[in-house]
Formats: sequence, structure tokens, C-alpha cells
Amino acid sequence: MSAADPSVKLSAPRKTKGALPAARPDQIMDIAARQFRARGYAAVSLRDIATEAGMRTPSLYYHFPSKDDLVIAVMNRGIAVVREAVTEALAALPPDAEPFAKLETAMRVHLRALHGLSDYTSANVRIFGQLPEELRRANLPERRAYQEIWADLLSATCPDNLEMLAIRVPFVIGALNATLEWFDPDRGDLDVLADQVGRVLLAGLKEREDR
Amino acid sequence: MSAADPSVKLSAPRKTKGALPAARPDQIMDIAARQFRARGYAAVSLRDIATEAGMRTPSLYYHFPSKDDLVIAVMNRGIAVVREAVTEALAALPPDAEPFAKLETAMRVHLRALHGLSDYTSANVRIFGQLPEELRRANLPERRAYQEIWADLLSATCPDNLEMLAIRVPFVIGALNATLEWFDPDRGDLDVLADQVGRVLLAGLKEREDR
DNA sequence: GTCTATAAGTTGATAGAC
DNA sequence: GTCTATCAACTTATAGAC
Repeated sequence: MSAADPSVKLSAPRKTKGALPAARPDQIMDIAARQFRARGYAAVSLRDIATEAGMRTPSLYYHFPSKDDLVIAVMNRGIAVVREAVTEALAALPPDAEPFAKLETAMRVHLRALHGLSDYTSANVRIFGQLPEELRRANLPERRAYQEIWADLLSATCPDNLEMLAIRVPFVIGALNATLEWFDPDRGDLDVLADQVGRVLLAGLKEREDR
Repeated sequence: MSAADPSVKLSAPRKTKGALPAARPDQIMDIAARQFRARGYAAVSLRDIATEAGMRTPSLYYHFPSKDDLVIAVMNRGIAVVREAVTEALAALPPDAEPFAKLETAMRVHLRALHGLSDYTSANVRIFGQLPEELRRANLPERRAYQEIWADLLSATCPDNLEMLAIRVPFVIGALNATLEWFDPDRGDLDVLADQVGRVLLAGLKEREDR
């Protein structure tokens, strides 16, 4: 559980060439993310990861000081990836976009991150609940930062009602994340999913008591 | 992975006394469900379960032929418990209850099963995604039977649209299940949760294109 | 950077006494 | 029904050669 940050290069910096050969730590993290996503945290051993990376278990320790450090790196990148994607998409909207248009965009991007863009985000969602307290805690700062984006977006749906907002933020994120457990992008259309899910949630969030 | 069914008593049948001393297999399953729910599937060893039951690991094998069998028994009971609770609650409604009133009742009962009634149901939801394919498959019949209840309830919200129904069923169940990851019944009011979540989902499901 | 060798601990499971 | 003794397999991790 050291503070080692694998994104800080230990040796030579990456060539300015392009993204052709992924840096070794990145390659290892890619493999780890995919396996964690598919089989859960405890079920994936360092041996499994090393084998797919074409190396022996102890070689991993050259790149990551422990399994915990590797997991934490994967988990944090998982949130960072969605957060950046959502932030960029929101920034690309016209400045006068309506609150519900922003919300719909955020939902679409979040679903795409979950089902297509990144094994890191889906791995994060899948295994967060399986981690020992200590590792979960290490991911909380990233998670809180991401939730703040949604708190901003959702505050328009329940102005001046913090209690309602405190429920709506995790509820909406949770409902989107849950699609990971039943939707298969190889067998269904992601856009159809986003349309359907977006419709129910947006309509539900738009509803006012007075009507 | 034998077909042994622990509910079939191996020795003397339970005394007609009452539910005072839980049958040993039930006690073991109670402990297993609570631990699986809290720490995940792979992280809970038979030793952990045996210790809490006040026995040694090999003694468990008198009651369950393997860890897989124990897990399957817990998983199946987890769905059976909610299904019975929801079925009973629906049967208690007046026969002419409106579709959305039925839906609201089902949501309330499902949330209560998840957060209060049963460690089995919450354990099921938490660890299903962590199980190896084989064990997941063993739980599918129960799951499908439960989903049928929801398909019935939700078909009223999108008549003659099976594609929409096929998305709404897992979406609604998934959104409710996801509350397990963020709502703590010790720190929040379960009725408030049901009110808020029910309001958003019901309003969203009620929404028609024409409006 | 990657390897072999190895340590130290855990796991699910079986045999057989009581 | 529960125990002790034991097993083979696996885990994370370290030491040190190349």
C-alpha cells in the first residue's frame, strides 16, 4: 500500500512517437482491469495477470509494489476516465444548454464509458463492493469528485432540496451502473439502451409534485 | 456441485416446538449469507463460516457436500425470499388495484427485502456477479421466475412493446438493487428511500411519448 | 526487466477416530 | 455430528542471479 505512482516513469519517458507500444505498467493495468471486470477482485491472482502479460508473477513487482497498489491504480483510473469523458462532453455543449440536455448528455457518456470506452470504469463499478475497506477508502476521493459533477447536474431537478439531491445522485449513478449487470453491448444496441434508460430517468426526474 | 438438498432432513425432522433452535443447516446458511453479503464470495472461506458457527471446517461437510452447494443454497433462498414477499403483498391488494399501485407495492417490498428482511436477498444481489459461470447458472431458474412477476407488472407501462419491456424489467430491478451499494438503513429512513425512488421510477415509467 | 527458487500462509477437501 | 490430522494446490511476496 505504498504511495508509488506507476504513472511516474521509473526509467526513460515514453517516446514521443505515439501510442503504439503501451508502456508496460499500462499494459499490465489494461490486463488487470479486464480480468477484474470479468471475474471479480479476489478471483484474479497476480499469476493470472502475469500469465496474460507473458511474464512470471515476480516480474510484476518490478512495476507495482503490491497487488493492492495495482488495484488502487486501476480503480482510480476507472473513475478518472469517466469523469474526463463527461467533463469534456459537457464542455462541448453550447453554454446555454438546458439542465436536462446536460443531464441527458452525461447519462449517454456515462453509459458509453461503462459499456464500451473503458474496462477501467466497468472494473471499478464491478469490484468496488468486493474490496476490503482500506482499498475502498483509497478510491473515495476520485468517487466524490465525480459525484460532484452529478450533484451539479441534478440540483436543477430538485432546487433547494438537499435531502432529495442526496438520494438522487447515488440513485441515478447506481441505476446507470446497474446496467452493467444485465446489458450486453454485443447483443443489444447501446444507443437504444441510452434512449430507453434516459427517457425513464429524465421523465421521472422532471416530474413535479404539482400536476 | 451435487444435487444434495439441505432442506431435506438427513436425521430426525425438526421438532414441532417452534422456531427456537434453528436447524443446523439453516444456521450455517444464515451465517454464510451475512458474510457473503458483507465481504463477497471469494473472500469468505469455509473456515470463516465454521468459526462463526462454533465448529471446525470439516464439520461443515456433514451438512453441505461442498462450498459450491452451500453458495447455491444461499443464492436460491435469496430469490425465493423476495419472490414470496412480493407475491404475498400483491395478493393482499384489492383485486381491482391499478397497475401502478401494484408496481409501487412491489418496489416497496423489494426494497425492504434488500435492506431489512433478508441477508439472503442482499447476499444474492451482491455476489451474483462474482460467481463463476457455473454457479451463476444454477441461480438462473429462480431469477427468471422472479423476473416474470416484474414483466407482468411492467407490461402495463409499455403495452404491446416487448423490446421496451425487455429493457424495463432488468432496469427497474437493477436500479432497486443498486440502492444496496449506497443506502444504509441505519443512517437513513427506508420509507423515505422508497418514497423518493418510487416517485422517480413511477413517474418515469408513466410518461408517454405523446405529451 | 525478467528470471528461478523459495518462503509462509491460506484454501477447499478427504480419511478416519470418537 | 464433530473432531484431529493431513493433503495438494494455490496465494502474495522476497532474495538474488542474469
